[in-house]
Amino acid sequence: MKSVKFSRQRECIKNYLMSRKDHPTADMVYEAVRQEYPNISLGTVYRNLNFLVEHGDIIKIRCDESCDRFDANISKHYHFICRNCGRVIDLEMIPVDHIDVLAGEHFSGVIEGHQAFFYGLCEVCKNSQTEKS
Amino acid sequence: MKSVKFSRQRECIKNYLMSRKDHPTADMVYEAVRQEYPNISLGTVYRNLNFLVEHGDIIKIRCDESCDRFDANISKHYHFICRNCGRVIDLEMIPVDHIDVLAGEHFSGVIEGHQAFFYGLCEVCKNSQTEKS
DNA sequence: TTTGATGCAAATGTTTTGCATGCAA
DNA sequence: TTGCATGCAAAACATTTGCATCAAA
Repeated sequence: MKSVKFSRQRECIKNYLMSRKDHPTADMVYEAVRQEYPNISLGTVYRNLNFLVEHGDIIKIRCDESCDRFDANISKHYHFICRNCGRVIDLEMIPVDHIDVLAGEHFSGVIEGHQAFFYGLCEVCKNSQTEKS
Repeated sequence: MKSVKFSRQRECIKNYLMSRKDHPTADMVYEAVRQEYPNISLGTVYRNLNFLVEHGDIIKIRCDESCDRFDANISKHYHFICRNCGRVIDLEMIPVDHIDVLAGEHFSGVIEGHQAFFYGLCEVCKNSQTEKS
């Protein structure tokens, strides 16, 4: 059986993610943690991000981008992705679990849950587009 | 202005996707089309898949995998992904567009739509797990 | 003939991994 | 001292792209 050892780097990564609401990418985490641990490697960042995901401390978000994003807010919530600037924003929204029931009505397997994200224009992009027209 | 030329390869890729309901990956498309065009390259497959997506002939599905999947069913619909075997299945389900309204209630941007997928166990995996226990 | 599409290979971007060394317990 | 975690570099993947050639119009 294997135990888990404390690691300054992992702690730093976790703290950084908890301090942000903008769902950083692995590379953003790397750049940030490098301020404190200049010798940290990207491999270590990835290893720890995966570790934290597997232990339920953070979640991995896959939107429509080429790279993953990470979020220390592990409460059930939805995201909004701006189609203009790519920003990922947490939505204040009660989980719509009733759609799991709807999904299961004509389905012979078991629906255990869903993942969803919303898209459109964030407030900033909405306003800048209004100005232009 | 640039025009679009007919291409046997593109036609073959499109026809293959229309014949399947299992949402093939780029590599699966490559292997299939290679039966008819042994010299086709992966680059051409990707170029045509992107072309078809941009022209609205097919859609690109990003679930929780490392690679994208493609679907010639362009009608608005939801997918189910089996957490055991990874199968991607179309759900017979009326679009739940009212959740866009809910999402917009405490949000200052513009919600234009959503994407969602459901997960759980497909019928096959559900049954095989029952047998084991 | 013109120009978009192809095949090939090299390049890109993201993520993972092998291995010797470092550090927590 | 033990063995998990790290740093580094190489590898693994999925996808894209440059370029000479091919083929549709």
